Amino acid sequence: MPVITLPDGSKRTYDKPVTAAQVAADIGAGLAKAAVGTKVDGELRDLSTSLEKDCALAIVTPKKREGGADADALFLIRHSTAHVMAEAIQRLFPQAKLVYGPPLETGFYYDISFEGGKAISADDFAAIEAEMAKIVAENRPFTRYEMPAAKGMDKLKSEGSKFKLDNAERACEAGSTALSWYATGEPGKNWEDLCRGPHVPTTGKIGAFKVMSLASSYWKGDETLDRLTRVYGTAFATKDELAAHLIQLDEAKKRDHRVLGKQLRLFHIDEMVGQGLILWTPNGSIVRQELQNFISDELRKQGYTQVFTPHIGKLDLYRTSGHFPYYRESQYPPVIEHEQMAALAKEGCSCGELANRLEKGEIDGYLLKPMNCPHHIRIFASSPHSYRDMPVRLCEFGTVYRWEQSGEIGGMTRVRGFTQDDAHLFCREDQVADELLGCLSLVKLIFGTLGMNEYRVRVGLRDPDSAKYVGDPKNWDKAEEACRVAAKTLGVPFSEEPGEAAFYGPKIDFVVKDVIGRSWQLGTVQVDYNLPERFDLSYIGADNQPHRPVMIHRAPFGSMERFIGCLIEHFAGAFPLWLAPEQVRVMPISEKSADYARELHAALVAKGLRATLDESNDRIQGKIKQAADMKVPYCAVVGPRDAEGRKVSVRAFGIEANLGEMGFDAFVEGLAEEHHSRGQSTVKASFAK
RNA sequence: GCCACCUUAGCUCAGUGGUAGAGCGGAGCUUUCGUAAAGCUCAGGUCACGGGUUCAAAUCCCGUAGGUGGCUCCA
Repeated sequence: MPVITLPDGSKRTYDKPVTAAQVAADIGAGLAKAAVGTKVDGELRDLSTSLEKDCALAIVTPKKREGGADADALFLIRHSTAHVMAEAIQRLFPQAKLVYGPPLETGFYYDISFEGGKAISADDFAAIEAEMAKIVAENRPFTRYEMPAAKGMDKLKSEGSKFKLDNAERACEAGSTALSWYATGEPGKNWEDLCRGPHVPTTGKIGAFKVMSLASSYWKGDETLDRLTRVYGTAFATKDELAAHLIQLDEAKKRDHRVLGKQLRLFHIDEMVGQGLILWTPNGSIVRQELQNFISDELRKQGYTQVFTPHIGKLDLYRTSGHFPYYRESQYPPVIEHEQMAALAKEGCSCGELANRLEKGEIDGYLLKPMNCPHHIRIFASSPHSYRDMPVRLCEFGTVYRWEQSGEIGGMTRVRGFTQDDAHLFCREDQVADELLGCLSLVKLIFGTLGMNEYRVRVGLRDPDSAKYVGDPKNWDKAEEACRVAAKTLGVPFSEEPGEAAFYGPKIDFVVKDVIGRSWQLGTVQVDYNLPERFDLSYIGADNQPHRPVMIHRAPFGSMERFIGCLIEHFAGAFPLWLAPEQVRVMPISEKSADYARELHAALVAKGLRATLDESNDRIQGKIKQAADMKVPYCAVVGPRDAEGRKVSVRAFGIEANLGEMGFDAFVEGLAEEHHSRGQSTVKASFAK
């Protein structure tokens, strides 16, 4: 006698087990038709699920709610489309072996092994989609059937796919006592796949789909195992939603920092200079300098002191810190002095031998610095410190170099040379909590000022099974607890992630997504009990005895390169006035107003504004279009009318019409104020009143 | 590093074995104009680089570099 409780609280009682589909039909024919799945006591299930006991039931339909289509419905549709795509691919490429095909946030993929045979290419997408369309048109049911684990394993063994067998083994290890398959149609007759489900009831429920792209992957993510072809696709309940999604992807591409970086001439990456090495062009340099000024103002307020250190340091420094040789693969190889090089060449020393002797410490050399901390530590150690002087806060825009794998490098977000807005705080144990708070508030200030509210906070802890960390586990425990406590004070949700710590200590990271959905770590705050010990740092306490300081590493932007890459995308290239490389373009209507335009331009420049003057003989429409293409925040249009009344016609980027007229001095003062207040007041807003 | 795809003018892109194309941008001239491109003319290319096949290669094949999407990595 199952009693079914619906989301509105109403109850339905049945005298025998009933399927969710039947319940939907009892509620209404429309609902039954729209249904793609069900949620039983909060768990997503097939619509054909038999309900034998009392439960809370919700029927899942792809109906649009606020915030877009129902996530559960999309999950079911995409998971099911992955099956349809797999079936289509196996029809066209019988040698294809299926591995794993999950739904994703924006679609799905299926990993497929072609085992040495020719893998598919993008040219095959049309044929695959045509096959998929046939399967969808046939409107075949997704039919689930189960087998006890042992029997299911025998079936898989006889079918000979090590991938599916492995999936099943893992399911059993995780506690499954039965294995399930889904046939698109009739089991034994139609195509089927080992799968835990759930799925939409029939292939016809897949409204719109597209095969998107190809990539490669490794089986179980292990590069020593089989290389697989990963086929990405997406699916929606309707063609309109798919079309909207594709348009959105297209829009996202336009705000990609690599595209905008070229268009707005913000940075340049040059083949001749090297992969992953950013050349800051004049425009991008302005953005960077403004951000550096902004953070420097805050650092002065918070009691930091500025230092400068060189780009290289002796290997011994990094042996002491632990960077060398343990992270050798992620560094540029060491630099060796002339005389030593000559002596080694004379001896006929091989490269392998050289590497070996560098590692053993028999030969010294220099390393391009992978981090700033060792240099800052030596500055701290260069003078005695009293407990009264603590904390010592050393900051530097320090450029570091890391050997990233070539396939990983791209744009400004993953590079080989980058500048951290770095600082190292040397403090007493009792100061750690306050200092952490200060660091976190700095990161929040930056994100807040720039309006970047879409970030997540990650507390990176050590992976207990890994040997890559330095230091005493007791120190680690203390540091991890300090991070947890600090993160709680942030007032935003955070996740604890083992294995994400730095090698010397745990950290609190601020992570944002780029326009194509990839996550990047920006701001970071790290607690470190280990490096002070490795460098034997001390300060003199109130007891006149030496004590070990605690270090905090922090970089609120992370790196200038990555941060500005993300910032370009955040603003879609349309920077607020204070960051904009070109802040205002003065444009005379015709040559007749050229003198007045020059006077305005000169007045703006005299106020320290980045103003330009468009004296070309283009028409005003053309001048405005060109300024808009470069996303210049303000256009100051001046014609005879304005000259006569000593006024300026103001136009702001992103607003269709001109804002109106403003007095010459009021405009100049207003822009200066907008600039110096970093957007707290705006000329644009003064027109709204 | 691995797999797939891509590389044509400063930029965006056409060009499937037979003399290298367009739009924007640049230069010059005309126009002197009131809010998202006025008109005309001109310059600009070792088709990424290096080999090969062919009577003939931007186009087909091999290699290298760089880029893109993933994977792996990411102190």
